[in-house]
Amino acid sequence: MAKASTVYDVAAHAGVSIATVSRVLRRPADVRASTRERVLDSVQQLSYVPSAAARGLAARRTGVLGLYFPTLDAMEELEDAHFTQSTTVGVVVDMPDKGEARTPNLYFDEVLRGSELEAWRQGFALMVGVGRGKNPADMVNDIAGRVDGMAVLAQSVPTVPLEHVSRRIPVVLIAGPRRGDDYDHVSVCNTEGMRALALHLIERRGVTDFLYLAGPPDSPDDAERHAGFVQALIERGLDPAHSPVLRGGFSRLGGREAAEQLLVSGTLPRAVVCANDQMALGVLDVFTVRGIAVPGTVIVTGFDGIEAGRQSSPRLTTVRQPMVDLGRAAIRAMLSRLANPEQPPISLRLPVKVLLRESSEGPE
Amino acid sequence: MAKASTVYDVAAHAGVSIATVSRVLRRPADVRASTRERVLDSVQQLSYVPSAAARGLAARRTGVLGLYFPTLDAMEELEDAHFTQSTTVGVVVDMPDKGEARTPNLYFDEVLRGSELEAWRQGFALMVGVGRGKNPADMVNDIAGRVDGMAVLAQSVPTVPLEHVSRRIPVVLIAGPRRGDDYDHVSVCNTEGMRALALHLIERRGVTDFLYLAGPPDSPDDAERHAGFVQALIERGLDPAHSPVLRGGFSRLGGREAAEQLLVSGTLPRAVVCANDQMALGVLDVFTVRGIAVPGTVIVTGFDGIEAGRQSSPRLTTVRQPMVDLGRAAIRAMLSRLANPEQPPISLRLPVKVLLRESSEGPE
DNA sequence: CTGAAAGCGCTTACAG
DNA sequence: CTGAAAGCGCTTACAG
Repeated sequence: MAKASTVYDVAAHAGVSIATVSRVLRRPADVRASTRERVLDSVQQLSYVPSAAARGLAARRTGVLGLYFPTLDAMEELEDAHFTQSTTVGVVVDMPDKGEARTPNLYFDEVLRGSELEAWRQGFALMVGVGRGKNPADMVNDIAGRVDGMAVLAQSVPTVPLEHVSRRIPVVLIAGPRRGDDYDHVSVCNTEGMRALALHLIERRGVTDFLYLAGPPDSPDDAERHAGFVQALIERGLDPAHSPVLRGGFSRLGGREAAEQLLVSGTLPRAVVCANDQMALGVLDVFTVRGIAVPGTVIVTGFDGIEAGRQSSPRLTTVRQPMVDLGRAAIRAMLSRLANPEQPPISLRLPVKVLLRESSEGPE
Repeated sequence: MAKASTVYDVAAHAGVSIATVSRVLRRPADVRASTRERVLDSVQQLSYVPSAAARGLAARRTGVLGLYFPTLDAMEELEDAHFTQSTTVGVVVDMPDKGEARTPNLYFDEVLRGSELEAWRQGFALMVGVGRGKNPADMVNDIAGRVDGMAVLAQSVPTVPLEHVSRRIPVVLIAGPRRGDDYDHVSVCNTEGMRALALHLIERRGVTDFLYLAGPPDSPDDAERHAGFVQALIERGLDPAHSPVLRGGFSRLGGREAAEQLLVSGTLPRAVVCANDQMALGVLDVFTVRGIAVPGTVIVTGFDGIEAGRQSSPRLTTVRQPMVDLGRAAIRAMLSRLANPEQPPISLRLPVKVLLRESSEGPE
């Protein structure tokens, strides 16, 4: 790791100008084969790695795309605090049911994978920021200075810093509601998905009385899903007012608390429709322990399609969002905007899929 | 998104020199309060976002750290190909057991989280590259040009490009074996962990005949774990030659195939010790279907501590690696090297923890 | 506390 | 096909 070599070193070593070195790296076809070979050889010998900073400054594009997500979950849990043991190996009996799963944010993981996939595929690197510690405004600003465009989970960034940043680079909003007409936006068919699920329960499973378990009051996704639910009831002549709504904050714990509360109340609905999978799993946790048969006594459904819902027993009927596609679509929208800054705002709604599994389809 | 403003614009707007603008942003204390206010005001009004490229070039550091991981698993599965449906909602019956879990690489996810956590905490951004499409050499080179230092999953990058890159920036190897003395290196106590687990099985569970299910032949992690296993047998006077070894390639499918093969052979060992969790889960899959009692008839153990092993039934006894800590340690090693380039190579072994769960501790 | 000026390492018209 | 030269937007001694 001596002094890193530069175009100048390579040029001198190969006996050409720095312009030629640059061309060999960027448009090799424009350079005579013999010179190209010579330069490439020097690159190897000198272990030359081009500086992206210099490149980005000169070319006025960085080749990097950004992705910013807030931290919705307790990351502290991930810090492996208990690993501060000083011995090499510890042996412990690991009791079941020590709270939440350790992988809280599969949603983010999949969106990240999709973004990454698409970005690299299109020849861009991806810079990821997950909100934590610093405030969103600072982080977004920091990322914005480093990239050609960025995607942001809607609602994770206050309007002011978002506007600030969007004056410099294109910003794509992921999920949530559209924010005016100023941003490109990709999201999923929340309303339609929940409506389809509710219609299925009414038509095929003959459900007439529901409990709806909602997420946080400020979640636009939650609002859309609830709207779809209500819509289905109305379409089939059921009065939404007869289906109570509880809130579970999108967490597994919230789902458990709601289920306990329900049990205390004494009357069970035929189906508990949850606004996301985490809460539905929490409900299942409690029902399992209390010996309430699912779906025999109560049907339980979720929304999202996270992996844990495929491994629960009974497996969870849910509405699967195309999370990977969401990430990919965000990147594509960004690149499309970059290529054509003047095009009208993009607003994409990705299709969802109702997955019928044993938590709704089993024996009565 | 008009023309992005620069230091010059801000300087002119605030009536100061560009040096002062720079100072306000980097060392605010060095600037008189009134001037500072004025500049900050201009920054807001002009929506000024500093260019990281220019900054990186001038300051000779980018403030970004890199992380490169190969793709060990079938990412194609993640492409949501089935979502190319054109309708907004589809309803399908989702049958159980459609192969692998959709979240194959939790190991990477956790290392990533740890790296990210530590990087941002230390004031650095993180750039992530997951090998895919392009060849590792190109990706690593690309990332190297953009960062101040990078961490790489050992074995994921051939020696030549790794050396090339390490001549420019510090490289930290994650997991795997050390490569000479040239790189900083963080890994976990594979040998000690597997040894402790095997000792437990021998001493507390009275196991004397094992089947060892190994990973890929070229995996150094696998080799270390196997060494720990053999060591435990020898220490307790058991002949390792009496414990057959099968290979399962670290995949769930490989675990299933091995289990089938075992069943065909007709004789079951008292315990199947697997070199990772995925394979152990595959073994459990088959045993469950075939009605082989675990741990009654056969004990099954894994290694890694992935989430799925906490949700299987029976839950999987395993050796948990501190994956988040691994990521954090890699970043710390990198920063330490950056701060002190001449220090001797770092080689960290993080402790592991044997987690006893029902797949080994249940009723006989 | 503030400014003038050099320089970071590339890319990209523009000539030839 | 190749080179000379300007310029990208910052930071950082160096003066004052």
